[in-house]
Amino acid sequence: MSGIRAQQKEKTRRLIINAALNQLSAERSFSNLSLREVAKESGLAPTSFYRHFSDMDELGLTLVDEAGLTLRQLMRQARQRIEKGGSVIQISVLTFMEFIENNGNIFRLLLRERSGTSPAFRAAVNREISYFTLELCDYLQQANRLDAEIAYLQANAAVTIVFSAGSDALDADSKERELLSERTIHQLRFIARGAMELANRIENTKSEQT
Amino acid sequence: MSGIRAQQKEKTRRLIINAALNQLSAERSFSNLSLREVAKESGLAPTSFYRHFSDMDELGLTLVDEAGLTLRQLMRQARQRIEKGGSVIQISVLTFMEFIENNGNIFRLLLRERSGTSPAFRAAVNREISYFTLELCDYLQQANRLDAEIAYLQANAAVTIVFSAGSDALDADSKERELLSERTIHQLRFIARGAMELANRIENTKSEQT
DNA sequence: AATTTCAGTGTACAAGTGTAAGCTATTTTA
DNA sequence: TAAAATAGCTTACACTTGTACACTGAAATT
Repeated sequence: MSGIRAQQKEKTRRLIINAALNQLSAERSFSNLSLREVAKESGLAPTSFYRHFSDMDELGLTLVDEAGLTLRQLMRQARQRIEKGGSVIQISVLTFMEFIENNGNIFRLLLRERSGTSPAFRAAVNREISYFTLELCDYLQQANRLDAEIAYLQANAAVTIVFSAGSDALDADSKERELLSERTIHQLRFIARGAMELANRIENTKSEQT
Repeated sequence: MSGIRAQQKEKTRRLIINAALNQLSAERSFSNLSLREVAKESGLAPTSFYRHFSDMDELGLTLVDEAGLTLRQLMRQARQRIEKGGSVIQISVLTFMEFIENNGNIFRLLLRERSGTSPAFRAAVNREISYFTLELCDYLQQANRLDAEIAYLQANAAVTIVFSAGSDALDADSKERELLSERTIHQLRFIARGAMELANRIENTKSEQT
């Protein structure tokens, strides 16, 4: 049971996935990619596509998973850098901007499908982003000893701001990206500062009550 | 020169625009709308479309302008409500959520085309959003006597947060929307508070120097 | 009143789409 | 070793798409 067949199958499956990823660009979204084009780019006959995915939708969801994986790698990378010291916010933004530069098309996929026409796609992307948010939430809760709800609100706002900046970065040149990064860092500081302030106020209210 | 002809032409132009708007939905984006479908919905022969728009792109850009108009109406409405007293943040979020409920498809258009495949569309949407942001920026600068850069950062962050909440609201039921609104209000308070704090700090640094 | 302009029509075509059906060669199973 | 399973192929079909072309009748211009 060496599985020489299953092995080959997995190989061409990857071929299809990579073909699709390669066709994605600023001018080309997944939804205006046709089954035939993907098959051709993979060096396959159109109908062979069905041996691996029942649908373009199924391929698309696979790509979103793939993108989520890349996103989690990004987080790991950021965490490693942070452990070596430095401003958490600055390093996070820097790392994210690097990610955009290297994985623009994957990020575009997430951005586009998040507001796309398929409920399944939207749900899949939101799931990936919520993993991202919850990890940050845990970190904030632990590092800053924040109330759970406040930590969530901060994490959610921060992710929103960073993703939006990432979206803007896609159409920006390196000069503009620099400015964008600076501004994003400032905005994240607003949020962090505001969250701390309001968390303390609640704390004080509580102790006054006792 | 009564223009009975020009009048009729304008009429069917509106017919086309409305037909397109009517076909937009959660499951149907502008980009997967065909010229023929729009023509059919307008009660026109496919080729008659060209008498009014050279392209589906041209129609699309018109729709984005239309959406921008609606957005500015929204701002006016919010301003009126605010003048009658109440929390600025709360009223703004409330008004925006109402907008989403009544103009979901127009908002979807903006969301989708902002990350779409056409540079012209992306630019058009960003232009509309930047009007929105700059108006808020002016308001903040005047009402809170903030530094111009800080006011811009706050306005930009606020708009990002609100749009993102709007995007989530599109897939939410009324119960979830309530929660979403509350959270958004909190997040906007974080940002406002943080912006004030950091603005003051800069102010203090300046007076220490003198 | 004669001429020009033009919004809207119908027909036609080439190109692209998803996918059904059946075949082949090779691996896997019995 | 014989039989079954299956990844990939070719052919075929019914649709949809954008748009070129020629035409018509009514409005606008002269």
